[in-house]
Amino acid sequence: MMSVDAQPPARVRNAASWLINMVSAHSHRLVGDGFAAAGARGYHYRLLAALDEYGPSSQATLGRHTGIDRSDVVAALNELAEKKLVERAPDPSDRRRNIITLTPDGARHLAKLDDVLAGIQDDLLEPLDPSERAQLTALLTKLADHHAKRSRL
Amino acid sequence: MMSVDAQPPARVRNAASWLINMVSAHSHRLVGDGFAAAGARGYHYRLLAALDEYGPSSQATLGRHTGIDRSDVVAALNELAEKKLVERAPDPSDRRRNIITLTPDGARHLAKLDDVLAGIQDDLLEPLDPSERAQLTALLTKLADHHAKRSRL
DNA sequence: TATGTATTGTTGGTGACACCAATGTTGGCT
DNA sequence: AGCCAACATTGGTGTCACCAACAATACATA
Repeated sequence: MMSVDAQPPARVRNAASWLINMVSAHSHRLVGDGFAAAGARGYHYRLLAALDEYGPSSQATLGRHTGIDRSDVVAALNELAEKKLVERAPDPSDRRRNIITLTPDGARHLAKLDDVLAGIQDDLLEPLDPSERAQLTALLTKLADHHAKRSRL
Repeated sequence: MMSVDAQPPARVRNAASWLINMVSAHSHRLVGDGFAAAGARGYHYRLLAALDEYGPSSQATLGRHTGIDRSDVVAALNELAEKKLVERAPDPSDRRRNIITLTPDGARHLAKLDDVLAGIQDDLLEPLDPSERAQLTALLTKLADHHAKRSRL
């Protein structure tokens, strides 16, 4: 039994799909653990980073920049505001909006999370030499750009 | 201060970490949608694939092969068994164990999911030419292998 | 033989991420 | 005015991942 059968068993993984999911899962775990150790989670980082990059924004704008649903933005900002990492103020020029501002504490926290992420990146890419890392980054950028364009339709 | 501040705004994404997460999220969404359309989810595919690759197994073994927690294996197998894609039988030689077997229907379903996955892969890798796809696969394989080895400690 | 340890299946609970529907308020347009 | 779009918020759903506890069974060894 199993004479020649031992050949097609590993067909299971459709290469890229499976690989991306494996690496993704690993990266996801590393990031989750790292952020948890820093008392944060992915949504927090994304929001803080968007605030740092684009400056004070409304919650809806933050949602668009981070790809986080409006409702989830509310919850995450509640948590960030409670820790004084972010400030919520009504927009005088449009009373529907809240203007969210990064506090100095928030900026410091973001810097810490950046460090965490850098460490994770090293861990994740450990088996790759610099040239390979550049290759991977280039390929992933291509995919990410393509996906971003498509999702903007 | 901060005059030259306009430079480091896009520093936000620590390249690979961020990119992998973006691509991973996109892939995750595609896979989730694709599986949902086929009336399945990730756990189902993983379990069916493991059964196909390793043959009839106990639930604990399935969990180890797929990286799914024992408790989640139970739930997913309940769903698969209800759809007759899998059979649960007590192991006579060890009354703690259940032996899970892939049914012909299950094998057919797995084949369908493999097709779904292949389609997703094409969609995901659309912007890459064959040589680039090979590169990406090679790099991801390196990462996945490295991770697999590490998690086996 | 008895006792302790490990494994197995199972139940139940938690958290993160992603998404959707409904609501009330406000802005803008015609 | 009236209508429609955008905003913040609440609450709910589903998937993935993980953990703790339990009873039953197997195994080792004292």
